Amino acid sequence: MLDIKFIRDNKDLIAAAAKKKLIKFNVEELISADDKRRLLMTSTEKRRAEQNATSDKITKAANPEERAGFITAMKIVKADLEKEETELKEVMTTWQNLMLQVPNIPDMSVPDGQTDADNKEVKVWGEKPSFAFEPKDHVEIMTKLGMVDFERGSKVHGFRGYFLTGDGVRLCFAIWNYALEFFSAKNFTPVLPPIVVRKINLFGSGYLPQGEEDLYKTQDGDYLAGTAEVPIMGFHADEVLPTAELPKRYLGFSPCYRREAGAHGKDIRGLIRVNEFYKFEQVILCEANHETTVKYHEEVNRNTEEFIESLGIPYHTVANCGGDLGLGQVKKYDIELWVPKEGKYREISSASYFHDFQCRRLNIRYKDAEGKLKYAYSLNSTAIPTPRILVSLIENFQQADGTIKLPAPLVKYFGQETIGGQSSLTK
RNA sequence: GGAGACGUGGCUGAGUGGUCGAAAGCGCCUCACUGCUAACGAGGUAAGCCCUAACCGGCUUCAUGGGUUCGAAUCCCAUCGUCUCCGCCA
Repeated sequence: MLDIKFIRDNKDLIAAAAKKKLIKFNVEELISADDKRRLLMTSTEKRRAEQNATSDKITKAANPEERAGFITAMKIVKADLEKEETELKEVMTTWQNLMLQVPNIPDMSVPDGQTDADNKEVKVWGEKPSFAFEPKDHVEIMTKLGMVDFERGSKVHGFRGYFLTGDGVRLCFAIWNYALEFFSAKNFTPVLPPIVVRKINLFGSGYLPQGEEDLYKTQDGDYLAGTAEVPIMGFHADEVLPTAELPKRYLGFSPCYRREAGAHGKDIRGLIRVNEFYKFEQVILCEANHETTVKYHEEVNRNTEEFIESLGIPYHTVANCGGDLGLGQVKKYDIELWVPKEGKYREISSASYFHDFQCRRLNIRYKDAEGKLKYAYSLNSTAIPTPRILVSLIENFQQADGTIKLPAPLVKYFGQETIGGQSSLTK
């Protein structure tokens, strides 16, 4: 959600934003609805003022006759008022609907483009492994090592179902423990949030009304969030935060549920695209300042890069193009890890900032130095998702004998250097 | 699942038809006091929208939406939310 005044003053920017983001939105329609809204508001307010004034006279009337006269006069005003208020209500409904569709303005540095194919590479790190043998994909390696069971996953869950088993589970726990320690050292407060959430939280964080079909829903009308960002953003909804407490830095960990409704037939093999997974997520609320939010945005993205670098997995970072940005996002970086068998990079992380787009919807405010209430700025980034990270991790570190050599930081948490072979814990 | 209570400003909390945007307290701000700080004292302090260069002014908001009324925080209905007790269950 944006400020209507800002929209009126910058309608060209909004139109350009919609165009850049490939979002269908007609600013003029909103402006004309707003013109109507203003006109009706002014006139109903005038009538109300009259009503209030007369009401006051009724209270202070000198005698019953005078009083009765005022009441009769008011009955007439009331009829007009009711008619106008009905009209105003209709206009307001249209107006609010349009307001929810206004795209946030992408940053100047966001590249033009239609799809993720147009994203701009901004960083490349690491050396892609060259194998002296024919590398296998993660499905084959993990299945052979008893780390995953897709067949029974489909039997139990259905399409995109999987079981992690044995060392697959131990490896996840090792990553989680390492991630918790790694990101905690960067001054985040860890949070285990509820992931079954009220609808309002999805509106607040910008996943609704547009993303309905990708969300699981309960019979009570609640939703399963696709990311811990949703409950964590809801955490401070309707609050006025003490300025001294900003920035708020949270590291969420939660299961994530995504229907992948628009992705039929896409990534049907393996752990790349699944309906439920686990994710550490960085969320920051900060003061309403562009430089500040950009600083944190670079930081959270860099945190994840550092984490990946510590594991030694080759990656690149892309600046997402306009067409690949969500309604509320100002700018987004994706980090993509090298997947040897596919011979391409696959997304592992997404870092975006929103200015006050989310906090306006969620009503998260703070008092600035002048004592004025302001909407906070929000930003978030994946810290690390499992099991998707396993795809690159395992494929990059596979050995000729079918075992997996773990990167150094994970050894401590996993308890051994290699998965598979003689010493394997897998049973 | 059954029964009940409740929803008021940044917070606590009073208010059962007009004098209520709302007592009181806390918090916060300013001033005074003090060697300094604290305490005490005096004053101030809701948000959003419209109008305005600004001041002034106007409107809305007591969970939300409807209704009754000339007039609603207050009465009625619905919805949402919170809490308590009983039952069931991890």
